[in-house]
Amino acid sequence: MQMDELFARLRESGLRATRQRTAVYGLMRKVGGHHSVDELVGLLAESGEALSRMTVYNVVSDLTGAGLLMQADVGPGRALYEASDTWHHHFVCRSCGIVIDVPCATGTKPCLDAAPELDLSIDEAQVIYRGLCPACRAGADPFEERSSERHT
Amino acid sequence: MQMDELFARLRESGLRATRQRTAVYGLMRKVGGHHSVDELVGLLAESGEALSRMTVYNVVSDLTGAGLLMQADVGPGRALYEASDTWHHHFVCRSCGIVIDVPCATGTKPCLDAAPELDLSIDEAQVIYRGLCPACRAGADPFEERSSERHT
DNA sequence: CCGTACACTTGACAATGTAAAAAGACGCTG
DNA sequence: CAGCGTCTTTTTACATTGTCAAGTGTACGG
Repeated sequence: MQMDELFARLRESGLRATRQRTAVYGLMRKVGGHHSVDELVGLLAESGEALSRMTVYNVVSDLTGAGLLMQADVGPGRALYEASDTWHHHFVCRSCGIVIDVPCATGTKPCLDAAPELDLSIDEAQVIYRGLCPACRAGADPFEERSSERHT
Repeated sequence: MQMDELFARLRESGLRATRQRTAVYGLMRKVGGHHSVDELVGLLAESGEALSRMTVYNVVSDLTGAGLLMQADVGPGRALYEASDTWHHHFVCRSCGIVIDVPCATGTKPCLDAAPELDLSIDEAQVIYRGLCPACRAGADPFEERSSERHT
């Protein structure tokens, strides 16, 4: 995606097109995948954009509010962001923590409805699947060290 | 639920029936609802059981693993626990943060299946609905600005 | 009743997210 | 293109949540 297009998308969403926002959004479109805020800070630093942690929190919050990014809560204290074109869900491996995209039947949000008698205005339904990924199931010996890695 | 029954349930799950575990589980059965670890520490202190925060983390983790409690991740850094008899989901209000139970169609887990081609061993599918609760919708500003109001 | 394995406590620590205020930059307007 | 208002970024400090490790205590099988 060209710089001009990044600018345009931000402006269309009512956001000022700042260097920091285009850097974050451009990086997300380029590398893909799920990333925590700290990972983004690191990736941006490597690419020559040294942004403060607070700024990245602000930017991903703004971009998520504008619909340019998706936020996925895959566990306590584990919020991941990704550039989203289609709505989907996430599988989290209980053993290694890897996050895998799971397609959503409808592709739009909200994709599920709750009981109508509750009278809730639902704009989003996010599904978190938990279990074992193929790799962990194959090598599923319980003596394997517990991994705290933050896979993407 | 009687003390004897609490003991029995713990033993059946392969857990030692300690004073702390019966206290936590008994309290959860008694008061119901969703509670964070810190809330539990406070409630237990009021009822005369001064347990350390670490202990409560351990206990709820053990009880969740044994299937006696449910864990609900309703946001970054917001893990709630509740005594569960039937599997269900949760609605979280974007404005006030209230958590409301949403019945699950099947009542057992996993209640949803992901794409079979991904070859995942899913044992649980947790749905988080987000939107506005009736109270916040009623008192909400009707002018619905699409702004990214970070302040105010 | 004893011993051992499991559980609890304590204190420090890591990770994640938030608050407030000052400095800086975007972009509208003339 | 320059000025200015407003939004954005930065900095610093802090709150909250969850974890690690070592030592003490206790449940429960023998």
